[in-house]
Amino acid sequence: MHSSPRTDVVPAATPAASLVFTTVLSHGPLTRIEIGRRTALSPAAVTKAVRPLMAAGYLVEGVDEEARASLGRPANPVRVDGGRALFIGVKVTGDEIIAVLTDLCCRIRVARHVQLTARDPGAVLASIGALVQELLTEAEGFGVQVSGLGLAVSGDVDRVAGVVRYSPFLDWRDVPLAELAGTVTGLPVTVDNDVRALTVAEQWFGAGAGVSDFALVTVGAGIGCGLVVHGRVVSGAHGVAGEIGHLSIDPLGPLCHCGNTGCVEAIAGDAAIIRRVREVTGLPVTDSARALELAHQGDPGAREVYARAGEAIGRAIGAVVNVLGPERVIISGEGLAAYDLFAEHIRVAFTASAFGTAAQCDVMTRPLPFEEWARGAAATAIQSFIGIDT
Amino acid sequence: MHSSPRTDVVPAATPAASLVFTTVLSHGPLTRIEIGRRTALSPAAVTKAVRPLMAAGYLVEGVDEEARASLGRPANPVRVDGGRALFIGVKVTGDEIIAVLTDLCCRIRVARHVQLTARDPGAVLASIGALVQELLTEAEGFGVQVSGLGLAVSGDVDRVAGVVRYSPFLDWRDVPLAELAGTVTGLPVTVDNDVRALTVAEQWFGAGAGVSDFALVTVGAGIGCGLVVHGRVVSGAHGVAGEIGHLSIDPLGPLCHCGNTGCVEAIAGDAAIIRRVREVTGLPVTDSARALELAHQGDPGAREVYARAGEAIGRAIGAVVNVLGPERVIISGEGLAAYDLFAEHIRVAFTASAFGTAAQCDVMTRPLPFEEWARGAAATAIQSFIGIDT
DNA sequence: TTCTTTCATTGACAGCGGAAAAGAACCCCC
DNA sequence: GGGGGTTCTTTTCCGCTGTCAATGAAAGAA
Repeated sequence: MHSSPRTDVVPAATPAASLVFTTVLSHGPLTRIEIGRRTALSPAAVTKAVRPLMAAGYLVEGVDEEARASLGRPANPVRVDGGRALFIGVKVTGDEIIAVLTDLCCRIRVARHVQLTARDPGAVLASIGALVQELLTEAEGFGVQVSGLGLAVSGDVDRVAGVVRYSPFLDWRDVPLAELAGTVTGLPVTVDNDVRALTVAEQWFGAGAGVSDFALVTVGAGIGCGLVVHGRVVSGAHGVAGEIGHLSIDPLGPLCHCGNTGCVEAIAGDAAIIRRVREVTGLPVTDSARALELAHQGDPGAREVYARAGEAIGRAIGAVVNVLGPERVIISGEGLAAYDLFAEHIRVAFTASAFGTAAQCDVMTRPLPFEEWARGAAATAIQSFIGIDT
Repeated sequence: MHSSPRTDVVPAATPAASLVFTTVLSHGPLTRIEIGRRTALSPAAVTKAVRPLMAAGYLVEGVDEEARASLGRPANPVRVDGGRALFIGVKVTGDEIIAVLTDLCCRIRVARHVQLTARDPGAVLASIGALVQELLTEAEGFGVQVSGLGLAVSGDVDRVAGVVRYSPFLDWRDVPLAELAGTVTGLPVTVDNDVRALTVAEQWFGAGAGVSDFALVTVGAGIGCGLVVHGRVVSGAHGVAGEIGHLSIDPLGPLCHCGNTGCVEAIAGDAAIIRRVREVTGLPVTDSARALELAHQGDPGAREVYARAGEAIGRAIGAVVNVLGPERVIISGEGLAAYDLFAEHIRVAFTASAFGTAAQCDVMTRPLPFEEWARGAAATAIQSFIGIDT
């Protein structure tokens, strides 16, 4: 059973409607007055923007019965009806594809993943197609159609063009992924860089909601960073931004695959940690779990490795904070499993390297379930659905 | 003779008018069609925006007689009449005040500077007042009134509030400079951080015109950086941004006054270079000119100091480029006098540290006359005059 | 019951910007 | 030298958006 390409009703026709919708989407149930306050729109404009959105079923009158505090006519909060539309988000890594089915509020309904055997665009596309088909079938159970597909790929991705310019892990160059996936799945497709996609999810549905300047640092196989400046995700003039994994922290540090020395990733990336733990302990450590275990068991050598990794991450965050002065830094990623091991070192290194009032920046952590990357992809699809291009 | 505070006609009432005006201001004479193309406005809208601006004398029909190339009705380019309004820009350093009188196109008409004997707000304000008065007298000769005063101060400055939160060089805290200077001079006052002010000038009237993402690196006593992202100057959530002088490049590097080690400024700042040249050569070098002279004479030790400084700057630029992926980096500052000594090292270090396509970033230099900082202040005053707050 | 308070909506209205067509100013060419 | 072609500019009309001010609605308080 194939779903054919169709154009759903775009909820937000006017700028005001778009603004209202995204505000409600990010900040839970809100009264119309409150929406007006936050968007700097008049109450009348809010009413007029809300009506068609409610008529189309995207917004519903809230059931927020409790907060009955003061005098006057009771407020009638409005919220997004998550069940009104579904989206599929797919994260493509070098050896796995993770897909989630989310609702309009980007809550995950179903998650799936499959191993990837080949990395050429054809094979990957086939896997994506199969996985999406599965989720489309699942979606039928909800009685709502799927309104968009988001794909997250690491590397240099041109979201507007829908093209993967260059992905080192997949060894792709100039693959028109959006178009290809569109013909395979029959869905409107949005393609974006994985870190940026995750940043979008955080900006709209996470710890970045309502914050106009923040950084999202991902710790794992690589060390990445998504940036939001002036309320917008930074893409970089050449498609690359937030590459803190290749900030060179120490001229005498280990050689990085990028050719430089002392890169953060060459100190704090998964592979670097594993290799270094092996060197230090002399044990045949081959995966993060084992390295982590050793450190948790108290092996001083392993602990030292994590300490140095924490220091490197802390200094990288310091660099970002010195350059951009964000309001908040969110640390996330699979590497967070080792957070207890390097938290203090991150903090110390960050505090030492942050200059002046920039150090007031709020540094926090967020757990990152493995489907979260795919959820980020879904968030980009939701953006496109609402009519936000960048 | 005191000029009393007055509200001049704000040229740009509507967003479209503001857009048109700033476009013409930055990009010389433009035909209406071209303005429409650049602003994504319809020709009709351009005409309607231009008319009142011409009526008020801010725009004039260009005299661009030559470029008569093709068929059809000849184009009638429009440009800003610089002589329509004057502005004063003042840069306050620890020991000097530089002031310029500029026209609406931010061309310098008169420049003055005085030494500063005391740094307390009262004394500085008196000097500013005297200098502004001088320039106001000069301005009478042009037959146009001065429409705004811009003040540039290093440190943490809250432009919107007009308050200098903290300036280390002046040892000021929470000085409401805009208000104070307003009462002294009777002019509308804009206060901003010096690097940001310079960045504004570059964005509107310099190498940043038309570039939505760029960085301006200033090399001199300190190493600073102004950033423009998404077409807007970055201020940082806590008033601090672009602090690349305190990126730590080398854990084993020299101690910096900020308490950290291996800061760019501790390697490539004027004071650091002078001290290091003295150490290396054993000569009693006390100023930049002498250090520069030694290096230019071929002293290997001194040359090595500049080489290391260049490397530090190049790596700092690499960090900025990796984090933000700007389209262009403009290197400027008094330290550019030594550019021949470290240009190659900057280039090499930058190329090595920039990751992926970010390295495509266009790195260029711009001379920085001593009045340029004050011109930046004038540019902020022009912004305020037009009705742009941030 | 009536008043007060707060939230929400309505209808009139101003104004911005767009589409399309007309006007204007040149060159070219027959 | 008068069309014809081309390009820039303006005009006219019109839709649409968001504001203003007044009205309506839903409570608790007096």
